[in-house]
Amino acid sequence: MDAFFASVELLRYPQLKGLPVVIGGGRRKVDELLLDRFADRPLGKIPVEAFPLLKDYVGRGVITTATYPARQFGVGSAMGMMKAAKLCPQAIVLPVDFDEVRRYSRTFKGIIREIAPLVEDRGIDEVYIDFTDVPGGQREGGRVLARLIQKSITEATGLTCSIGVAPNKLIAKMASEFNKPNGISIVHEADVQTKIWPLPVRKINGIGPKSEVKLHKLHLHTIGDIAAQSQQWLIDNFGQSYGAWMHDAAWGRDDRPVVTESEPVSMSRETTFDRDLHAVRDRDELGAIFTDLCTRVAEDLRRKGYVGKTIGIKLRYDDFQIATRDQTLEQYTADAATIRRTAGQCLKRVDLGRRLRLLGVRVGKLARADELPAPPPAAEPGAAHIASERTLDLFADQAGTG
DNA sequence: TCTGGGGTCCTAGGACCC
DNA sequence: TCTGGGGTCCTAGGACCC
Repeated sequence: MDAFFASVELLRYPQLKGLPVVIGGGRRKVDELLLDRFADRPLGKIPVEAFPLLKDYVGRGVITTATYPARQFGVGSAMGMMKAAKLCPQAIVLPVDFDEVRRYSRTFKGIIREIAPLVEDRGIDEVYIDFTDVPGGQREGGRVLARLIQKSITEATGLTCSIGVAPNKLIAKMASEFNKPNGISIVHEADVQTKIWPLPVRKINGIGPKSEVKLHKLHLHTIGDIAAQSQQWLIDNFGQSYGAWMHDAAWGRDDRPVVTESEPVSMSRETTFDRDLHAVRDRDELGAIFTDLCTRVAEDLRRKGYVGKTIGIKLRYDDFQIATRDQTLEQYTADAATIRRTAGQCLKRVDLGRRLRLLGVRVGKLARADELPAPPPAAEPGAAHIASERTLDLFADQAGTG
């Protein structure tokens, strides 16, 4: 989907079309910001001057999506709000409305599945589609079907998307970026040398910032540069697995199937504080946040029908260093108090003397709640036992999960 | 006043079992 | 008395993706 989060907002606020708009960062719903003053008007009639500007933004957020006019100023995804404000202070800033975005996500995926049922979910705004056996899927190299999908999505939602058609997922992903927005690009196996090799290494899905730096140090800048190396040389420099994969990727080789179903591996909740907190000085505040994270993970598990066995915590210190600890239980759980107690024990194993920026709680080793092997014999729950462990908690538990 | 939140997968060492 | 492997699970960290 093209600039998905921003495009969804523009459907509500068409008066912002053509303007630099960035989505992200904020915790307040925009309706609260605007509707107080313009309660008597429909959303589309709220004057442009009433929208909050990036230059007035205060906080630690990053940009989730920028409209194409905003991108002209060098503003883009994952950029800190404060940095973006310097590049484009006049941009309008709106918070993410996850419920609304999820609704449109379900809608566009549903439309695609009606046309071509083999769809792999790749997050909220992206899918892989296997055209191979769809009637008409091969016409004009897939262009006819791609156009049909685009037209169907736009008619139903007003949103646009870009589609790459190729013999495998790796190339299709790169092709999808060739003609944004609202574009279609078809790349054949024989086009790899001319269309893929000139691209920077970072365009390969799987080569991130770290590998890019390392490749640059080895004087490899384009995908063609990688393809020109022997597989053994890449293995020597990047390890057996990653090196061999990198060689294949540079040559456009990828035999991964389109996977239509998958089970979640973990569920987590984390939050970055408005200001750095200290385990002792901000004990009560941290304790309340900690309990809230555990409660929300437990809710997520129950709502989706899962239980988990490994409970973990994640800290980010003020210097951005990350520490994780986890502990595997004997029994599966989706219980907030059990998660809170176990996560509390994990907390005892990290350095809490430093200022904290982020706290997270994770539950892994998931199983479907209705497919558990056999419910273990109920050991005495023992309120006294739980209470004694709770007294060991490092964070005072103001909200009370007991 | 740089730098979100929710994920997956991989690696590597150590415990433990056979 | 000295010295084995293979396999699995757990844990911590890190790269990467949307």
